[in-house]
Amino acid sequence: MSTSLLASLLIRKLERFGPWSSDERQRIHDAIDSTIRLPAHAHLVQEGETPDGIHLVLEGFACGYKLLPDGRRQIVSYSVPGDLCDLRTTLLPQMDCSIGTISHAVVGRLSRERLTELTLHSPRMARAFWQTTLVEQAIAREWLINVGQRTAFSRAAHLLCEMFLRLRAVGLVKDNSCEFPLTQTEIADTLALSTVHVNRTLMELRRSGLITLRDKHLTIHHLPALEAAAGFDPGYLHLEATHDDDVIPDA
Amino acid sequence: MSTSLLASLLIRKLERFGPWSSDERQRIHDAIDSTIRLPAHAHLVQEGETPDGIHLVLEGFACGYKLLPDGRRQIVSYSVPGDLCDLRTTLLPQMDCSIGTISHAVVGRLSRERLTELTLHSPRMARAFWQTTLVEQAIAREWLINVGQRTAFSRAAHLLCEMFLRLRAVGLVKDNSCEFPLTQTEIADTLALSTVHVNRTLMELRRSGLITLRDKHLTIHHLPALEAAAGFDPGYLHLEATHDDDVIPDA
DNA sequence: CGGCGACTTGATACGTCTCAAACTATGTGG
DNA sequence: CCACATAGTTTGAGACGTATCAAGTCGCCG
Repeated sequence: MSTSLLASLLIRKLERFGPWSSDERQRIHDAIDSTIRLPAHAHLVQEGETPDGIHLVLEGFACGYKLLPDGRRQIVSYSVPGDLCDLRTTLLPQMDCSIGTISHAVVGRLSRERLTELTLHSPRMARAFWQTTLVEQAIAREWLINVGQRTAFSRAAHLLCEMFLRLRAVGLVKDNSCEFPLTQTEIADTLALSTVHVNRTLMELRRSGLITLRDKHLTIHHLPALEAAAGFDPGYLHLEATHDDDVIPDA
Repeated sequence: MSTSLLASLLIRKLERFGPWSSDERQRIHDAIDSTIRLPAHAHLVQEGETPDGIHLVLEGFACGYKLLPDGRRQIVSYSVPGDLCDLRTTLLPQMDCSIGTISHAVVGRLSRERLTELTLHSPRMARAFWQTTLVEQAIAREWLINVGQRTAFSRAAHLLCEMFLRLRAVGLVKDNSCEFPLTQTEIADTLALSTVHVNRTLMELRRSGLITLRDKHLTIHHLPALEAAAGFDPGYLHLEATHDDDVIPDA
């Protein structure tokens, strides 16, 4: 995995709401430090830490989560390829949640210092980073609605819709299918349900013919139907402005 | 309510993580359009709209919420004096939730265009706005944990702790007491509980001697005890960097 | 072959919801 | 100034969605 692919994924994401100059692109490129290969269920950042680098997911999934004193865990975000998973440490003194991998993952590392310089010298880049934070915020709020208001069935359907669209936006969906490496325990910690109930709910989704989910692979047979079951409205993902006609260029 | 007070509240908030130049302060001051007085339960912004101004709460409470097709409502954020309630429209094409007032409120209006100019010309200001978004995001994630993992009792206690600390940070707490204009229905829509259960939970909080809540006025008798009951850790509010030794200057 | 993580299934318990109704405070028009 | 409407709070009883506990299956890897 070269830094070129890393750069193109990131630039693609940041340019979502407006193109950059070649100088700005070069600067992002230069901020890239290295690439790390991680196994599944590895720790990337611990709650309370102030890491000296920002991480960009290139392959695989990462998640943000918080552990409660009684051992319960709430997953508060997922990062798929193209997502920055701990951007907030650029500006906030310390992480307010931990970051870990879900599947085997490849992660790019960006120097926090250089990123800070960038945002201080290019307001357009500062705005682009701010924008990705705003989208993350919109997703967090939709999750709150999901956990707060929807039944287990809709909740699960909603998560599947969101992940499917996010993966599609980065070219990782083929024939209505995508990799989906979450265990039922991880889905449970995301949706605030017990593992047992997630299992029953997934079986119900399967029985209803909306999805196939096995061997870490998700197929959505009829997206509009699943969206209807979920009460899903994709607006909050703010994907419509994406240049999703582009194909991710080769490294 | 003069624009001076508006400006000082806002600047105080934005300078939380680093002071500005007098030129930057002046520019913010100049971005202020007007001041609006609103009754309780008024609409400020509707989901899907792209308003041409950003709103800053000066007095009273506002909230962000989303309505579901079946009539359920989830409140996803509160704005107290000093908070910008719809900053995201500076960068995102449309609001992904509605904004309304809780109590009678006074709201300042900032020109969206001017604000955009500001963030394009001063990277430091762009970063300051980004930072407030990051804090909002941290709050949204804590709410997700609250609704997802905690019992009704802890959940309610947690909300009270958060609002109390946020109000204290802007000088609105006196003798462990503050205005707390939320109805039980609004608390229910925040915590994803039924009104009936919120009522019973509040009674339990009162019976346990932790709080007094009546006539839209909250007193926390022993904050550490309430925090313990809530499993509350104030880190996510990122208030520690606040210049909370300052008093809000008069208009 | 044994062990372990993930998934599946059944039975029971419990937290919270829903429905229903009474009560209180506030404001309004006659 | 009273009669009434309205919004908010309080209380009771029963229903329901989901949690918990328990146990068993399957596949994979050492």
